[in-house]
Amino acid sequence: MIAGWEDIRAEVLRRIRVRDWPPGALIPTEEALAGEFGCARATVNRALRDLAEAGVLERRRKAGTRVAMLPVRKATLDIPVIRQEVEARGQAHAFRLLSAREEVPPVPVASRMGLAPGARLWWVETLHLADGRPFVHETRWLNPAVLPQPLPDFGKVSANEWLVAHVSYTTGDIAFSAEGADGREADVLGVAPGTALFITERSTWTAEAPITFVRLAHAPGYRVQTMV
Amino acid sequence: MIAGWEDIRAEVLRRIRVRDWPPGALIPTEEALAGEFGCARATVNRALRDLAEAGVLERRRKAGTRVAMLPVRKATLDIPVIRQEVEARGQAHAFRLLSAREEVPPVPVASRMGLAPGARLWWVETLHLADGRPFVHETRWLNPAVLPQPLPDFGKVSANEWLVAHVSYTTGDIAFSAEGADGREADVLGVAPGTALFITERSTWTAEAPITFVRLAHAPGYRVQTMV
DNA sequence: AGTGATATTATGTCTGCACATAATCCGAGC
DNA sequence: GCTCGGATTATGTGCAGACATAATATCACT
Repeated sequence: MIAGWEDIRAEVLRRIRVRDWPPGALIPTEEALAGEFGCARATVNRALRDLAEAGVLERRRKAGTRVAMLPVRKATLDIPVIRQEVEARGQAHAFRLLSAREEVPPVPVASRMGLAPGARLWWVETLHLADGRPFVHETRWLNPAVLPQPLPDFGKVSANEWLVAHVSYTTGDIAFSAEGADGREADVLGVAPGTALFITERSTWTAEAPITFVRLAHAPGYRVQTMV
Repeated sequence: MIAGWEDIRAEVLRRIRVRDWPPGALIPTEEALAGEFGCARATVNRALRDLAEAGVLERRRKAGTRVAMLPVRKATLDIPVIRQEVEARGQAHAFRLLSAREEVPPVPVASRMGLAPGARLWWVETLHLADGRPFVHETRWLNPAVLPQPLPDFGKVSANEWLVAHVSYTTGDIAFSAEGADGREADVLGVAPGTALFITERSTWTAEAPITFVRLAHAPGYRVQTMV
């Protein structure tokens, strides 16, 4: 019996799929499974922990392990740098800096970044191109107080890439939504105003201070896709 | 030094953040770190493996472990059942079955499901309501060949929930996009045609056969959000 | 019946060791 | 200089045993 932890995970998953162990059911203990599969408990633990992380199992000390009742499936998506995203489609990436200036952000942006109204930020507007055609319109607020100085020329270096290269790993959140193109977006992306656009909004933080808030308005046809 | 694997992970992450170990740098071997932290190699392995899964580190046998150059950040999002999603907002969930019949799917759907053109499927159209207001328009193709019979009355049980409860854990893929509302969607959701809608498309498979393909057209204002 | 201390139990984590595996390094041979 | 193949090495995985932790179960006592 060649039982690596992945084999055990597969077997457990199989039993769940064929409803040997239906949703909500308590499955045998790690010790019992280790006995059955003829391996160490640690190996079973590895397999079950992995399934629990994927949302298939729910584990609690002493209570045991049960099959998740409502499988809140977890999809993981990669958030690549825009250049990589374009190149992964086999297209050539380029970008144009449309504007960059110091400015006081509108109140909703300031509040979303957790800043007092009136704080001065950098505003950078970029259009990314795939094979010369508009791909995504990037509007970004940067907090100069927490960035390494001096800021580079964002006409030469994409703000997107400069940040991941020069600002250390951070936390943040991402939101996806759909909005009709406003006048500026329609103009820049070359679509009719009101056209449905896929919007990504991301804010990034160090431990304490906000670093950047970016809004990406993707050209029509853009999809975010992932396997589950 | 009370060093559990989470402490080690935190310390490694700290060193990356303060650029002790800048992007691309090779970090010490597991053995060296184990010596430094005064713990077993397995414990260091656990910590580093976790960071690698998160996309912060890249590990290769013999080559060693290095800090990811371009941090392809991985966001994980939960895909709950629609009822849970509505209730999580503190709203009351209800749904209305708009139509359910046997039908031959259009070619794009059949091909996306990997079925020969002409296969007969079930077509179910549902409107989900949050506090009585349109929330999402669900159009779903079901493959009766692989479903437990008899199919229930989808006017009483939401197809969404019946599937997660009665069809075992499966694989599939999800795609998000933005589209203008077509006539039917505009009508059902009570918006103007062409309004930007957030679209979720999901296909689900057993090991071999397609189970269902569903398209969710969300009412304006819908967002998918996640922390990174 | 209710309540609180205690025993029990399943998972969580760690150790120390071993061998497997993959990738690089490096030298022999051409 | 080049290629091929073996030595080296860092990570991947496994095992047996141990203790920690959290949650449940039980039982004595009020």
